Amino acid sequence: MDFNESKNIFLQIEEWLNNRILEDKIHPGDRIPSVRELAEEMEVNRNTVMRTYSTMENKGILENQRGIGFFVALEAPEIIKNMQKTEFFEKELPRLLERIKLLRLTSKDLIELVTLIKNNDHE
Amino acid sequence: MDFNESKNIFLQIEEWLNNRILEDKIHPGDRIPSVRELAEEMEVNRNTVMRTYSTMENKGILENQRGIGFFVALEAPEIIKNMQKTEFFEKELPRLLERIKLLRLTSKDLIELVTLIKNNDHE
DNA sequence: TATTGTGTCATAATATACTATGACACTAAA
DNA sequence: TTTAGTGTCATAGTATATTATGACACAATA
Repeated sequence: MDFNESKNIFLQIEEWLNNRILEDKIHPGDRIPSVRELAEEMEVNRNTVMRTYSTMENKGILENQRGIGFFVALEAPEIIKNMQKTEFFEKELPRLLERIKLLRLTSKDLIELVTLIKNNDHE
Repeated sequence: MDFNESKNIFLQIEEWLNNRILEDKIHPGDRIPSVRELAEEMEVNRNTVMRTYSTMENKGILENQRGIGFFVALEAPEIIKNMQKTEFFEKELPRLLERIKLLRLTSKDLIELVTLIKNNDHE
């Protein structure tokens, strides 16, 4: 995994995990890689992964069974969606609108966006 | 100015300055606050502001006259726009589309948003 | 000329994320 | 019981952003 400079690694790992859950590549109830496993795989320290898992546990996304490992909580997808929806509407979208204004983006640029949203309606 | 944790301060200042230039609140040819001034105003160290100004000078957005101060380059708005358009279409927009897909955002969500905003209008 | 305000550079100190490592408690399975 | 795999905690070290200061060169102005 290549990390973004200028943003905390443990947060990037959390984002990566959240996405994998939303993408249904990891399912509620699944056991996720152990702290040591993921640390080695990502070439990162144990403590960094531990920090990610801990914060996600505090949010209710992960559950822990001592001596066994971390598991994806049943409510994880719902929690993540709610968190990200709030983040999206309160911060990202306003920022996006401002950006569009400043960059003078045309409607042609946004056709793809509108199309995608309407496609979601039919699912 | 309240800074985002988890992102370098000198980059946040650059973003703030770029926006002010695009918003036409600072104009090409204008002199911008001195390193010491802005540092005090933002409750930040001189060196941090200096780092922002230097990187922006390297990008051609600012020009410097030793002993006098920093000035907004004539081509600044164009440079910033090009930079941000590239950033927008290559990174932010794809990320946005992915987010919309993962969150399954529908027109219904947009209606809720509009409703919320309109309610805010009456407060 | 003297003063004040510029940027610039250098140095040391501080805060924090991240690393490196060891030790320990718990659990499952041989 | 023993072993190997879990999480957990503590400690020290490293890297880097940021702070805190001082000193200096340059420019404008009284």
